[in-house]
Amino acid sequence: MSENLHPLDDLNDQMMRRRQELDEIIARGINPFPYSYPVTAHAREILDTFTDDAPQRTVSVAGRIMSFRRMGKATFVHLQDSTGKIQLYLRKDDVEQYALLKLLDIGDIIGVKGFVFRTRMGEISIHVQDYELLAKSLRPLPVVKEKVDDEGNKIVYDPFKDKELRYRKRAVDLIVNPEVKEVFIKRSLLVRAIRRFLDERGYLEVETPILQPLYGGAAARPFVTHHNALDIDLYLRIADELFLKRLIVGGFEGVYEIGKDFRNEGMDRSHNPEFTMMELYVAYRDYEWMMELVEEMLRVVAVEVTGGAEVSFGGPAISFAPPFKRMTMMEAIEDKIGENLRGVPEKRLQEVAASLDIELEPSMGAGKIIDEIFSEAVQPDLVQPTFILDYPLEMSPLAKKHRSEEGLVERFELFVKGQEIANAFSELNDPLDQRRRFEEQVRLRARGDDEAMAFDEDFVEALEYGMPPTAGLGIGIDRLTMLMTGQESIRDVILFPTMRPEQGS
RNA sequence: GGGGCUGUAGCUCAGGUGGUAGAGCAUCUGCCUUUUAAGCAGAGGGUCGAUGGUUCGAGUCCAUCCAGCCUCACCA
Repeated sequence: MSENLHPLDDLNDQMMRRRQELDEIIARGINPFPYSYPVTAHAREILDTFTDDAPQRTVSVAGRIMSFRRMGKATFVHLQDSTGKIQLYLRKDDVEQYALLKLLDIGDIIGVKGFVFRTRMGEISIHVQDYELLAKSLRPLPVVKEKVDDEGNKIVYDPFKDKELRYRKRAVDLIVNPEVKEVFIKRSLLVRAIRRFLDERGYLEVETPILQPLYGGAAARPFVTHHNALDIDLYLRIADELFLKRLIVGGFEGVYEIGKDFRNEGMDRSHNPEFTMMELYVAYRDYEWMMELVEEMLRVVAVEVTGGAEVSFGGPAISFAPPFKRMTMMEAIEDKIGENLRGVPEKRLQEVAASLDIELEPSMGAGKIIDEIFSEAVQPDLVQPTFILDYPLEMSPLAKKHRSEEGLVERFELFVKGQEIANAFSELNDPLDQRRRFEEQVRLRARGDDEAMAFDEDFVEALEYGMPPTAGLGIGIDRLTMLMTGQESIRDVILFPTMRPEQGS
């Protein structure tokens, strides 16, 4: 393909016309893509601060043309900047470049200078005295029209709502669906709130390898890639855990990382192959202490992102005001099915599972079966923030044995709206026990569990140097964002969710 | 991976029982100097997701494939 990648005859009539306009603009000696514009104000702030009796205010704003109402010798335009939309009023008598308007389109970026006033119909607008094209748009946008009804509700006509297109063409989505932008602004607020919360407590933000020779720290299938120079396969990390704990061995007393993990699993409303995880490890603390930290952190985040500890998006209000409800896993199951499964033989567990219509794999041990029963029977009912604690040992190979309960580990997960939001434990720091746990994982793998962890000899070696007692925590940032912004799909809190490539591209 | 639904103009959608496509908005032309889903008059625009098949003839029927959504399974 040596010729033009986008031959003109491939363009539709609207794109053809915009290119002709571009040529015409250039022919008039105007640079359709100039270098800067002195912006002095933004839409939101102009609308918020306008008063009818104040003296006229002159502003320069820049943004994208979202609509035209051309009336011959006067034109109304809605200009959208990063903060919102504001109406422009251009009169032939007042604007030298009025004729150039004919060559502008919805989607073009312009800068305008003028004074703020209120129109006869009551809309705060800018009476433009001077304007400049800042970037010509060559592709038609999905046109969204909206109006505000008598009750103040915004009605949107012909919304750009095709989810596939919205995710694939996120730039367009952000332009025409302003509420999308809001979600991602809140996501940023949320991450910032967490970071500030942890920084204030003196924990150090670090970065650990994404490319790893051996993956670990969670039960999941990994992505594999290849390093050419070393000629070795590397895995994309499924968790940060084992590297962060090496840092605790190294003498840091509190470290955290916010970054992407990658799991080669199915995708659905709450799973994207790459997702953002926050992991925190604090020396000399245990999971009891960590529960209190999580309570306080989520309260702060909720206030920061939503304005209050009570979060509601149509459904039942979720309260992030501490303390959260706490139950052991066994209590939660007993509450639900009326039977305490503590120390119950595997045979009986299988019967209970069967009575709940839970399908079991032959590779599942007692602990895994209990977890299945919990996920199936209890988890969906955990709407308000609830800590579930003390998990079966065999499904938590990195967690420390419970100080008083045989066969359990000191681990908790936090559930909200039936979803796991946080996972934490008193970290296993006994290298001999860790070795045995890894060996058990190897046996599970042999039994057919392809999510069982690999034996990380180097990690055990690090523990052998001595790791202080430590509390560890992982929080799924995407899911937390879903909770705090009322989104139902993880794809609505990830700017560019994983998509199958389009055909032919 | 299983099941259900969907894919027609730039956007949102109509298109009984098969006869090569329509609407609103957007676009273009004309009129209109405080309009606002501006208005009025006219016009252009589509390899109907892809490929095969049945048929004189397929957006419409059949098969396969591609993509998306929902749902179940697995996982955070």
